[in-house]
Amino acid sequence: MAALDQQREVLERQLNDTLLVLPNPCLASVPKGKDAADNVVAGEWGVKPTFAFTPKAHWDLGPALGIMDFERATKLSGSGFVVLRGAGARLARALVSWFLDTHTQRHGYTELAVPYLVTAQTMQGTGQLPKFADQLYACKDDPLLLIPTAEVPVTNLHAGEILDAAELPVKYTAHTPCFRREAGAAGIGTRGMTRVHQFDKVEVVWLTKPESSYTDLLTLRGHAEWLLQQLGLPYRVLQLCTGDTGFGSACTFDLEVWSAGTNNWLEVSSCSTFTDFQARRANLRFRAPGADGKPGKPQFVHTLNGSGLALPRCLIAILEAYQQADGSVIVPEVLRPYLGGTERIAKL
RNA sequence: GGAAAGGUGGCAGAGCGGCCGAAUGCGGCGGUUUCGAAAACCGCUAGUGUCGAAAGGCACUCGGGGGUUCGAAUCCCCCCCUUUCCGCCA
Repeated sequence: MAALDQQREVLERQLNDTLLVLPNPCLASVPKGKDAADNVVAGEWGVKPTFAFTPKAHWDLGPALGIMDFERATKLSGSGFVVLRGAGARLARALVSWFLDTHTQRHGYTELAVPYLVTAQTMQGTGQLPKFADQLYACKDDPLLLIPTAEVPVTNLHAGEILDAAELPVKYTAHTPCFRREAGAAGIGTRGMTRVHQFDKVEVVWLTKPESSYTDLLTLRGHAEWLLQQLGLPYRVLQLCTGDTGFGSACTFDLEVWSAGTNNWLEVSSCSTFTDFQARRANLRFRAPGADGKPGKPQFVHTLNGSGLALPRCLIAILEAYQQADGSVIVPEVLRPYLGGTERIAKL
């Protein structure tokens, strides 16, 4: 008997290990495709700015304005980091504040301030582990990992709990730094602050009912799009094909903002429904009343998340889109109240 | 994480074993010229440490650290950084 128990334990562990590396299947509506080339442009908003001069890339504009310092950041931490200074640092802070205020005041989210270090189990709850261990920063002497996105602590907040159906949807927003090893990042698309090991992001997360999760995803996406629209930044919506959809996602829309200095689209948000994939791992359930009025059986919630938005690429897009011939940058109107009324960033 | 090319004075850029602390161009500074300016022409112009009242001297520095050599910016090894291609992502 004991031997059988032991055998069962081993087999269960093997089964579990296998299940943990299985991806979430995509929704039927997701276009079939092999890789990013097969993604579908689902919409485009705004008009790309035109210039009477040759627009510069942010890695020229930022340092010239004295608001971005790549060289000293490298001195402090190696490649893949940036120091924001003066108006640059304040602009980043303004974006974070305005994003959070918009989500909480206009879109009904509850703001969270969460730990940046989490356990391996928490990482497993949202699917970062075991598959993406090599992308995470780990602590040497403690079993804690630095979060690669606020999605991890926020989605796991109610792990193991059974929520009341009446509470759903639970909508959270949080600002955190995100730490990513980006093993091997180099080349085009990585210059300047396009991709760094540490960046700030405001995330939005929903815990919702299965029957509404897809339309909720579209609502969530709309919240992220609203920010770009208010900033006056042209963007497009990409529906990822099956081959490009992430490990745990069942359906993902990317928002890509226009980089006027490099003539490129930059991903600033990725909005996904994980259906019950994360909920199963994190044991995240809700209970609805049964047909007979008695409490029903617990069911897994559906989890959604999206960036709203990632900071560095918003900064890039703002600097490049609003640059002037003299190298100064006009501040988008919605941010001015957060910058003490400043209308223009110029070299001091 | 893989592959390639690179890192030289404020900037650009040559030099690839001794003639190199380093051509040339731009910029900067001073001068000639001019009523003044521009242009042109002439001269000066790397950094740090240290000594000196100053003029100037000395030492170290061609991404960093080792090595080869009588001698290294130049050759070899390791590391860091930058750019580009692949991959992965916000």
